[in-house]
Amino acid sequence: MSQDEAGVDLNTSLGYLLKEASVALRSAMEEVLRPLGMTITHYSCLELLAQRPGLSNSELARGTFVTRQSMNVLLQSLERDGFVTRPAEAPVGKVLPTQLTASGRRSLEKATVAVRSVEERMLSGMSDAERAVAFVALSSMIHSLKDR
Amino acid sequence: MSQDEAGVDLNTSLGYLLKEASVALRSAMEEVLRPLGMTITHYSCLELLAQRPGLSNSELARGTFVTRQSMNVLLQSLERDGFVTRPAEAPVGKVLPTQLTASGRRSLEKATVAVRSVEERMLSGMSDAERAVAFVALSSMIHSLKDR
DNA sequence: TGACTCATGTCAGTAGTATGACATAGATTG
DNA sequence: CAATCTATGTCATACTACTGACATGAGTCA
Repeated sequence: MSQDEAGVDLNTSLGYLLKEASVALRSAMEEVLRPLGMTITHYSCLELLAQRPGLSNSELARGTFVTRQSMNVLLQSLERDGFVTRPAEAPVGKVLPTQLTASGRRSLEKATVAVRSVEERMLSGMSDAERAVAFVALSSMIHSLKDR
Repeated sequence: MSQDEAGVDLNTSLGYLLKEASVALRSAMEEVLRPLGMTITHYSCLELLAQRPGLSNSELARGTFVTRQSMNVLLQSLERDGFVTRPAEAPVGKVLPTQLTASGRRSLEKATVAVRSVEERMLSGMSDAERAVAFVALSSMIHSLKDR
């Protein structure tokens, strides 16, 4: 198979494997979200708002791993399409708290089912113990990388 | 900390963690490659060519997780800048085997040092055993996701 | 209080990558 | 052998997210 043909460095590189895994996950998610007319960031934004209503543009950006400029563009389209609402002017400062509309919540429900099935497929074949160590390992990598 | 504040669903989602880790790795790599005038795909392409000379456009695309169209654009610029060479016409079929030039090899050397330091930082704080289980876990996720 | 720093929302421009489409070479199959 | 399928290289186009930049509000501190 291709794994035997590939150079050893590639196979021993956790960075390469991490990239491969994230690409595989992204592809799988795009595949199930595309029929619903959603991108991953689009879905992530709605999901985040469902769990933590009232989040601001910048907070949503951080939670979905995009810049606040990108999230701003997305929020404008979501607002135009009636999935979220923001007050015309900020209650305090410049921060505009965002809320899901009923339409946004309905749209999210379908997407959540689709995404959950992808995640379940990803984790199939892993025991609870294996999932736990994967969690710890990923957390460690994240912490080491972000720590400056 | 933010981990305590965040919703439980987020923290228990390995998919979310996987995305966070890959974003952290990508940012860290972009940070060290930018001063060298390289993107991640740019570096990955050179690295792959160093390990497996003569790879075609499509093979490089698969190895770096982009489409063959994107890789084609990149290869044209790499060829224009003298980092790689391709024969004017295909020895067999339509496949054009690509080779690193001396200039490309020199350029790659600096990048390799920078990227290796990032990977080492990512793995700092993980034992060999932890790295091994992370390897197995990621491999399992990849296999499950790609398996259709 | 006034100067400074930081975070936010937003606009404009750019870069990287993807999708769609086409022609062509090799492999497969009847 | 002819027809079909698969893979490749490439062009044109579109989209997603980024960087740069600006004005403004809030906290900090001398």
